Amino acid sequence: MLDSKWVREHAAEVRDAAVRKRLDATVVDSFLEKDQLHRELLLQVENLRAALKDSSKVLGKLSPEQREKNLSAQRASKTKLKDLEQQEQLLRSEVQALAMLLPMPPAADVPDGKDDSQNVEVARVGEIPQFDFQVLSHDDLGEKLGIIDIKRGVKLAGSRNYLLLGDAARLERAALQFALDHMLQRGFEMVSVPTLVKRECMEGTGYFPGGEEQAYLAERDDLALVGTAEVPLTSIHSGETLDFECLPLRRVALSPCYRREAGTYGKDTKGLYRVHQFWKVEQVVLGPACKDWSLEEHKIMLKHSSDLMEALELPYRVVNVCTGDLGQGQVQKFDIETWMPSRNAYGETHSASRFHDFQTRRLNLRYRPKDGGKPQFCHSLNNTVIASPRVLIALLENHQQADGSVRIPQVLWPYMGGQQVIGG
RNA sequence: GGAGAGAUGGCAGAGUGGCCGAAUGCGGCAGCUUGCUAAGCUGUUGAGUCGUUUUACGGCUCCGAGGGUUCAAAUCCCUCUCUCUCCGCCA
Repeated sequence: MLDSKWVREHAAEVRDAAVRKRLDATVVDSFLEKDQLHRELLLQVENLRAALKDSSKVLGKLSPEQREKNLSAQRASKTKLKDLEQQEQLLRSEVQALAMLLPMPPAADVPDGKDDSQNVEVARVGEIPQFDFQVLSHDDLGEKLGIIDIKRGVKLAGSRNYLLLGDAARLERAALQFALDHMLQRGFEMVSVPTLVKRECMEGTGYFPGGEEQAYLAERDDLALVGTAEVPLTSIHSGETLDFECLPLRRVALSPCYRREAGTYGKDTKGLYRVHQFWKVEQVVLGPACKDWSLEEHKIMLKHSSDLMEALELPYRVVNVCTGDLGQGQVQKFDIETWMPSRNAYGETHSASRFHDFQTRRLNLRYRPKDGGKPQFCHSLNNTVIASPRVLIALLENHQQADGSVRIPQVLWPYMGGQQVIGG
């Protein structure tokens, strides 16, 4: 959400943001129009209410006979006020609904573009492996080794479901635990979060309205299964005013993630790339309302994740996500894409986003500045640390060997009870 | 799931229809004091929003949330949420 006052003063900038992000730009003008009407009406309502309050106070001090005389006039204004109030309330909710759709302007160095094909590579790290044998995809490899069973996953839960067995299940657990330890070493606080959350959390983090189709809803209880731990992690302090001393708040959580993948019919149907349920370690940072701090923290968070990919000996690249591929609330986003031999391409494994106060304004999450003064909305950021099974694609495919076995990167050995190879 | 109690400012806690955005205490901040052991004294101290002549002033809203009664609600009524206590169930 944006500050309404700011939107009024920077209408052109917001319109431009909508155009660049390929979102509906007409909401900006609808918002401004309704907002103007609403403020005019609000002024009327408040003036009438003030007058009514004044005369009501006088009324209390009058003699009973005098009071009776004045009551009828009072009742008439009251009726008028109620009518105006009703209009004002309706208009207000319309303005609020429109405000929820306004786009956060992207940072200056976000490349313009229509979709992910126009993201701009900013770094490329690690050697793409050259194989002198027939390379297998992770699902073929997994089937041969008897550690991935997609057919039966589908039998149990429908398309885009899977089973990991034996060493694949262990490798997943090892990678997730390694990722958590990696972040603990970097000073993050580990949190265990709810993954079935209230609507406010989904709205507060920017997933609703608009993303309802992507979420599994527990409608009977009006709860939603989260698609990422970003949702609960960012929402923890909603409605609170934090002390300056506790910022920045750096937290990490491992959680299951659920995504309906509506509208992706026929896309990435093979293997474990796009599935309904997966595990993810997510980092979330809340800090002061300072653009420079935010920008710096964004880089650091990106480095935490790229360091992890290097430890796992995986080749990857970083892309500066273009405006058309940016979410409504994101100021800037860097994706890490990891090399996946079966795709003969880099595939997205991480997404690092910076929001300024877009989420925190929706969440009403503030802090009291160091020098006192009015509470300010925090800045929020998040990034993937690791997501599985997607990372298993890269691990299995990049580290496969001629004899059909897969080597396990050294950093994971301790998490695999010393095991160094799968199969073979 | 059943029964009961409760929800007021940073915290504690008073307030049962108009003089209440709200006593008092603690904490915070500012100043003074520094011969009675970091204490004493004085002052100050919520948020949101709208307007204007915009470092200021004024209006309106906010006493868990929503609705109702009334000229007037923290206060009366209804619904919901949450917390606590007891019982039941349970990994």
